[in-house]
Amino acid sequence: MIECKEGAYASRATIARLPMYLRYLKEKEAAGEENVSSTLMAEDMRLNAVQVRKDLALVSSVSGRPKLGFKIKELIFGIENFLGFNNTNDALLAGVGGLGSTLLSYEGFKKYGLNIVAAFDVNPRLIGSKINNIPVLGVNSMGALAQKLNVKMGIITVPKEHAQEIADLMVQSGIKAIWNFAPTHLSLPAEIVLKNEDLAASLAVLSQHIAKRN
Amino acid sequence: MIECKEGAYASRATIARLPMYLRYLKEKEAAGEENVSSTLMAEDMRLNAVQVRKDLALVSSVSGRPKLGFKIKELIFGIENFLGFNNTNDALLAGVGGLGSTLLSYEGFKKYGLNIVAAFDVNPRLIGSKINNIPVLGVNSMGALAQKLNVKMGIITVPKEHAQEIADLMVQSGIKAIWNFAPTHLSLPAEIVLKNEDLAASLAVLSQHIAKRN
DNA sequence: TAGATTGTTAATCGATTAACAATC
DNA sequence: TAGATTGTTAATCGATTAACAATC
Repeated sequence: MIECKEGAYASRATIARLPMYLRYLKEKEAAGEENVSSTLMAEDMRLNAVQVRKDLALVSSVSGRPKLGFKIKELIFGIENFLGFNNTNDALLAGVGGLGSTLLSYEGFKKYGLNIVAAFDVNPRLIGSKINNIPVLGVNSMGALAQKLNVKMGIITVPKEHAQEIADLMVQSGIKAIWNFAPTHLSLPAEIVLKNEDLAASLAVLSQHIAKRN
Repeated sequence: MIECKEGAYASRATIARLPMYLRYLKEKEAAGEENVSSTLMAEDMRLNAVQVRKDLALVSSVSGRPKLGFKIKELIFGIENFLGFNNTNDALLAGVGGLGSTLLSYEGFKKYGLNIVAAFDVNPRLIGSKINNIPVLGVNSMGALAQKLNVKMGIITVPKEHAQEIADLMVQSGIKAIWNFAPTHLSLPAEIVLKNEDLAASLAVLSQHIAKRN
């Protein structure tokens, strides 16, 4: 499924860096540049040049040329293709509060291949409305909709008190991967992929850095 | 500054896990439990038990007892103390749009030691108002305020087109650590700590997981 | 050609995990 | 005591970086 060079495979760390490369390359492209060297990319993004080259080698069949570097357009095509940003990923979102509606309104996701097909909430005032053209439905219709549309990804933005029950409901509905924005621990079957968007963890790393400096 | 056992130091990975432990332990405490074993913690959080024990050993001077495990209250105290959640970190935020105002309204941050003292925007309608009791000011007053209050952390939630100029302004204002929510690459002096809250990267990792399954 | 850059191999670094004696 | 659990040492795993020949 994933196009990758014979034998080799892209590590989690590499995959996480690819969107950064993509953004960087698109900026360069917009600025009218045609080629870029791994050396320059590394310098601008504070990475190691060999790491950049290794990542690029895994992802695209494009090879760079000594002295010139890589063709920006080819790299962009290769990375987008690898990440599957062409075939968008359908997802549903539960919890249309502050963060939830911000995510629903965020157009940027489409660029990264995420397509939120429906949102769910318990508030009767919200149910039946649309945000950014995405319908808000009652949670009890989640199962039917997820199965009908064969959605595999769920985004949780409900208050943390309800995160576990929503997660359970998602699993029952056939969701295979959960992106959890609620600041709480979720217990899930081992086969479900869970990604915690943990602001507390990021903050902890950042404040430790500052503390160490002083 | 950072209390840590002689010689040893907590790695970035460990620090990022600590808030998760903290949440887990507080849930246990709220449920009336007094002790918890590293084995159970690991099982519930899908981690390795040895890893949990190593992390806890680095962070707190509490030692567990065979057969009983660790005292939950002592662990909570130890972790909070280590992370410095007692002495809150002041921060300023730039960009009072959807995400920005969501973050300003998010009470949860205080628990994790983050204290947003002021927000900045260019929209005259917002300037002078307050969100969650935090004043919204014009960007041109950032420098004076940051220096007066000696703020060291900045949060960027402006549209990506303006992220670089706001980052530059923050650096000029004496900010030492930047938490960037704008989906763009920032060029900063090497001594500035930068943490990108990169939703695209998280999404990429998640969708690769799903793609691989199929 | 001379010099910059690529791509690969080997070394290093850091974090996780396995094994196990010590402890309550 | 027997059994569960801790804490440490050593092995493994994975990712990053250094070194360098090949290439344009």
